[in-house]
Amino acid sequence: MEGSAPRRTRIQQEKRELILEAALEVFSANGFRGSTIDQIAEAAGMSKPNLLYYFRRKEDIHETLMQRLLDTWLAPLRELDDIGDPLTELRSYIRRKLEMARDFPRESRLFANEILQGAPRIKPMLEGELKTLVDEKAAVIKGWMRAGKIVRTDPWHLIFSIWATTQHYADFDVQVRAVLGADRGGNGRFEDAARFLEQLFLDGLKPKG
Amino acid sequence: MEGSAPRRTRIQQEKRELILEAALEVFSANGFRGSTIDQIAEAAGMSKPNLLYYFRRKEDIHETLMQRLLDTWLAPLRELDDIGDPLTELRSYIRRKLEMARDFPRESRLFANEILQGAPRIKPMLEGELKTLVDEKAAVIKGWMRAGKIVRTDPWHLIFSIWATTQHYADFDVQVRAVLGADRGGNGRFEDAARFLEQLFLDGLKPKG
DNA sequence: CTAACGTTTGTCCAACCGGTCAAAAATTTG
DNA sequence: CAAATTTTTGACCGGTTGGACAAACGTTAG
Repeated sequence: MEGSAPRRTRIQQEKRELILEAALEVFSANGFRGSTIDQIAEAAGMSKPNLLYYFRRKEDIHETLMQRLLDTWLAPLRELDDIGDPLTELRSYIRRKLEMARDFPRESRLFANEILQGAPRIKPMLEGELKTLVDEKAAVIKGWMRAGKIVRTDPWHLIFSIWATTQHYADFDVQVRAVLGADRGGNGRFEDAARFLEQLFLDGLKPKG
Repeated sequence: MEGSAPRRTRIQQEKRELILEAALEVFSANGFRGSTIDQIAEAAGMSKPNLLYYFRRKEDIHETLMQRLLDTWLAPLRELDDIGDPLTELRSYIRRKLEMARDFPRESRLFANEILQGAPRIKPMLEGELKTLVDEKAAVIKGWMRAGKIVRTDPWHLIFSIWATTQHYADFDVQVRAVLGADRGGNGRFEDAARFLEQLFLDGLKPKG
């Protein structure tokens, strides 16, 4: 039985990867409408008609890119598990998300761009798959709260705040680097951010006793 | 002595306002490159050449919009003051920022769009005016830390985290509403967010004792 | 070799888009 | 009123963009 994905030659596989890599670069920097097929083709080292041989429409590239993105993008949350110690679990979720902001900033920006424009292409997924996943994990977190392992609060907004604070370092990177300046804006900023976020989420700002 | 702003008739004032309002709507929803002069003109209820009579180029609209935005956008941070109680000051800064996300989501998205694309038009302002302001306020916060009023941590990343968590509710509004669902995604979400953020920033997640 | 198949490219097109321009319409001024 | 000035519009233009297409090129199998 053949899967739903069309069978492809080795060259097609490779060229499609090349195009997707180039498109990620271009789309994440300029947005969908701000990017041209020519730009992507040039970044992929081929002619425009050649690119259109592998992807019939500009939208197809974006769609493929978005589908792949979502899987890897939600992986850290999927890993959030009921097994270990709650605070440790949350701490490592934050760390994983921050690492993704550091290692895959283009993916983060591509996603941010899509949401900013009202998520025209992935709204169904947000209301379906994403909501289901978040509700599921919110239930896990609620369990931790009932068990007194973490403070009682709103699990959904907790997840939002983790997304916001970590993705900020990818999406608003220019601003972060501008404000930190040349000396503190180097690669150390992610370690500083990790330390800060750990402290914020665990203990907040109020001094003890 | 005449100011640097050109003198304008009453009609010019009004029409320019009309255009800027329409442009805010269109730009914040589609980004700069994703927006056309025709869209803005239609939203402002006038013809394209008529619009171009008031703003010679598309970029001029965006630039004017951006200049106005920045003043109001940074107002809450400017108000952060050394006078009152530190924790109260921070709490009301967070509240003000969240209110801006609620009341001016288009402005937030316009700004986010600009930063996401690498801030091509406002980078100098980020490295100049913004950095100066943030450094100044970071010094104030450091003073609070030295006085033991709030816990010792990185003031810059603290400010980033406040920006990120509050603006998230404007910039990622579609996602927030999708995940919360019809029942909890109503107007109450901002109050829920306010309660959550207050708790997070003050006490963190670790249970007492 | 050659037929079949997969890949690449030059050329072209229609739609769109930012911006111009001259002339008409409306408004203000005297 | 009429002249002067401001505002509005239809028509147009050059450049860009997404995409089509047929022909050329390369590769592989018989």
